[in-house]
Amino acid sequence: MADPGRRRDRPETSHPVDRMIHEPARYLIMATLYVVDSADFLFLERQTGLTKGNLSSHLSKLESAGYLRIKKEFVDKKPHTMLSLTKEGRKAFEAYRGEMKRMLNSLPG
Amino acid sequence: MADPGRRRDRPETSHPVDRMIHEPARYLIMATLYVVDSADFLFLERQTGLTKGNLSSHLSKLESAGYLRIKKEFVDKKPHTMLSLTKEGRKAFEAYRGEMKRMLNSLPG
DNA sequence: GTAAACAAGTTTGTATCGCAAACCATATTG
DNA sequence: CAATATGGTTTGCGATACAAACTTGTTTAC
Repeated sequence: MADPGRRRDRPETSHPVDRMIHEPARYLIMATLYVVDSADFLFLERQTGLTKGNLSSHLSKLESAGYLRIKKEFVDKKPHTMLSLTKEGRKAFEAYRGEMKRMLNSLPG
Repeated sequence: MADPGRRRDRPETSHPVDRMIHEPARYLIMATLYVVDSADFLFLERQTGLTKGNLSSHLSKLESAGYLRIKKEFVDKKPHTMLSLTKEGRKAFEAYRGEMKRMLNSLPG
């Protein structure tokens, strides 16, 4: 319960790194889409090595973040899912890479 | 319930990135200790901007991973905690930075 | 024609994580 | 002695990442 007399730690100073992209599986997805511009689910599955389940849920997250577009259609009576980065997604990806490079280079070695 | 007839996804191919270091708070801690060689708790608190609570738990994790040594002593009748990377921790940190740089540079831009 | 297998994903279960808040032990100060 | 400070550790909990299970429809075997 609240004890007004006690000192608190200050809240954590928010870290600049974009966690959405920092997650390696999602970085892989975004990096792939960044270069190919658009790809389907199965291509991404092979390229990233992710399982269908995890790929699916990461894609949904990237979509909620506004970083990617999911387009579902039927091809040969089978579901077919096409993915591509949004403009915002491309920008975020570039920003992430820039920050990471700065960070990694801000140390001798 | 096991259903032997059903196809399973293959297990996720393990990702090369060291999650222990990938976590930004821990990267910060390790980067600091990498350059100063040894520091106390309060110095790290100021340098990293982490709260005592989170700093404490990240330090414990780094210790369990074998990446850092925690030396507790009393100075002026007060607890004093000295931290430093182990040889293994330094190597892991260097390896992480190398892999990250490769990854970030393996894309045009 | 119907049972079994396949295809392309989605949903669920769960252990772990990262963070903030609460707590603790000792020391000092009013 | 009660309150406050110091230097941390522990607890509570919502969010996460992954694997396993499920779903919806299609094709193949018999």
